[in-house]
Amino acid sequence: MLHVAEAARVSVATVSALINGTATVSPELSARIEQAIRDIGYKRNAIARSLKMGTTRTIGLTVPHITNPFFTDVVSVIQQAFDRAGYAVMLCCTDEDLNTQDDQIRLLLDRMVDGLIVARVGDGAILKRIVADANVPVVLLDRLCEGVDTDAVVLDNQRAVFDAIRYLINLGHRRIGYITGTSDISPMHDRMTGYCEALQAAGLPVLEELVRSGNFHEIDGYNATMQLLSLHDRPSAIFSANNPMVIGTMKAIRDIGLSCPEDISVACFDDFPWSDVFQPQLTTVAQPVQAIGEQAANLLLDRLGGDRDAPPRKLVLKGRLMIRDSCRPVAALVQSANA
Amino acid sequence: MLHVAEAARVSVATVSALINGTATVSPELSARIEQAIRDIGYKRNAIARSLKMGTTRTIGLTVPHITNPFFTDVVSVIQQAFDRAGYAVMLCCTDEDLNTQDDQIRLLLDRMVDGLIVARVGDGAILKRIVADANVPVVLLDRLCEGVDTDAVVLDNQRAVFDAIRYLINLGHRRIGYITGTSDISPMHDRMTGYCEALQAAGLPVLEELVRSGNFHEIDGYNATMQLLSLHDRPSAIFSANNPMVIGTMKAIRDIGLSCPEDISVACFDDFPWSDVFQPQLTTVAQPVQAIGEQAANLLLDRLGGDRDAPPRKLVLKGRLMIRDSCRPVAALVQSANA
DNA sequence: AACGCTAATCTAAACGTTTCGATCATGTCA
DNA sequence: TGACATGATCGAAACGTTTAGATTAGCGTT
Repeated sequence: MLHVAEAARVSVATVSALINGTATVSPELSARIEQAIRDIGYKRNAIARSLKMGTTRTIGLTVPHITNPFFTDVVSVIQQAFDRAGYAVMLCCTDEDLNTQDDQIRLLLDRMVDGLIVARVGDGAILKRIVADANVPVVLLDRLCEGVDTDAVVLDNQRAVFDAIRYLINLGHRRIGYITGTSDISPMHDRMTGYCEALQAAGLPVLEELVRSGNFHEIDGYNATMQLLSLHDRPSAIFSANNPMVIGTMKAIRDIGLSCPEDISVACFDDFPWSDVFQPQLTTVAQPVQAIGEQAANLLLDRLGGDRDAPPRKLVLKGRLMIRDSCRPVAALVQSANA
Repeated sequence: MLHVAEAARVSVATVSALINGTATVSPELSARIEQAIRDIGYKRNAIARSLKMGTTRTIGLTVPHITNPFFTDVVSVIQQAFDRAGYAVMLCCTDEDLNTQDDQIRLLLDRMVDGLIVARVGDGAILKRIVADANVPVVLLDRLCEGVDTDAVVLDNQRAVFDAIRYLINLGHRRIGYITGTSDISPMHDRMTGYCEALQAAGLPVLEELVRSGNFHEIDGYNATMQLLSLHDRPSAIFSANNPMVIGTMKAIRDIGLSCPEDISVACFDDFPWSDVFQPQLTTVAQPVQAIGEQAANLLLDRLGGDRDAPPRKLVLKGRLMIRDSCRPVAALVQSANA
């Protein structure tokens, strides 16, 4: 900028005024300055600007796994939304690891991001403190955090799973295996509650042997399913509360020599792009990823736009049961078993 | 930092020296300073540091679509690699749009990223100039760019497709439909070449009617497949040079009342996590995503680590044909048609 | 006692912006 | 003609660091 100012024989203040339109500058000087900018190929240094302005027009986004199709989609939507608004987004993946997440959030805060969207992992105690200390707006994504009273957008997980399990019960299933992630995050807890309530509503017992938990990865789903399938009286249906784990479920079913939906019904949380082109077409509960991403972005952009002190808004969206053909009535199962 | 210095009754220079370990400071003052840091909860401002140091420990990463599983995986690997190295990554998705990409690269450069990893879109002319102007190291990912002589990691696309098409030919296929993306990017060009060479090597003609191109999206694959399937003498196999488009291919096959692999064989570029759990298990050419991501990250980290003037390195990795069961010998097709 | 050496500390300038208040010319009004 | 508002421009301080070079104190040599 100094060079531009010299070349145009004006002060840096005038150059700044012209670039930002913060003051009127005469046509004559404008022309000279613009010429100099072109000659020199000047680009404003956003870092210096950030230092002075106290704002970086950058936000931080942390998710557990970008390869989980739910997060892939949401990240994509959020990225687009902020791109449109002229913000850059720094992406971090925590791999469901608490310490990693803390480090990453600190890294983002050090870099003075203007805001944060976080799908928290693990216990939220530290997150709570970090959020309190840093005075940047935070929106919680997908997962709530006890004691952190801030904007959030989540799914009505309990209801979504309730509907899915009820659907299975209506098909005649009585022993429904349930595979969950670690229960220290709100969606897993709520989904579990939905499972229990659906069973209870139908007068069915919640059996400990039918519930298995893993750490969100495919291998965990595989192991959990293996355990369920080796039960003396194995379940006639399995619901996986997490998408990557359902891949493990399908592989376990295949490896043990069974097939879905002929021998066992399967449903899971989170839809994915391939769900309706391959067999079996999986019955899933789909989250409104587009809306979730957009709402999260809007919540943050609103805060960034000024209204810092408005009470936190918590958006709860509805899931949608996508009934396809990975679940069969139990009658059909019995029939095929007799055949 | 000023506050810390005051509280510890030392100069800011001493505080800086202690924090960065750039000079020895007496145990006594160290203790006072550390105490003050804790009391105040001081965090170094990375923006101010960047301004002074001329480095942000942040890199920019632009890809066409994060929802394309190839890029999802690669982005994930790259993000992890830089995270380990203490770098933040700013992610941009260009949606295969040339102007978007230019804008985003400028945005990243304005923010003084230390380096850039770009899977370019469209014609590389502007990219070329931008890269020349900005003197940050750039590594090209997946797609080369004519005239831009810089580090790169790409696949041997030609060979990979050659192998896949030869496989189809060996199965007896003579009319092989080919669906490509827009041909202005190197992988699409090279893959097309691989297709042509495989045909020629087998003494088969390259028929224009069997080649369709689209803009990388599912809908494009759908339309292209519809056209191929409505041909008077329809192809017995279809190869899709891009992953999202193959979903469209499968949907089109289903919608037209055919099934794969019974009526038509399908193979495509890029593997995905579900490829071996659902039916038909798709035959794909898998890219070594882990290696690609890591190599790209290493290339850039090496430059960042100092060696700015070493000659550009271009890494060419090999694809791997994952033979599953979406392709059948033509004999079988004839047989089932007669049955 | 004067000297030089080392280690610890500090002062102050820089990095590239933004912005407040000052300056200065110009035109308007009484 | 003097007072004064207006509009354009500028000087300089500030944002929070890093760092070169200055300063100081302590200590061993001669």
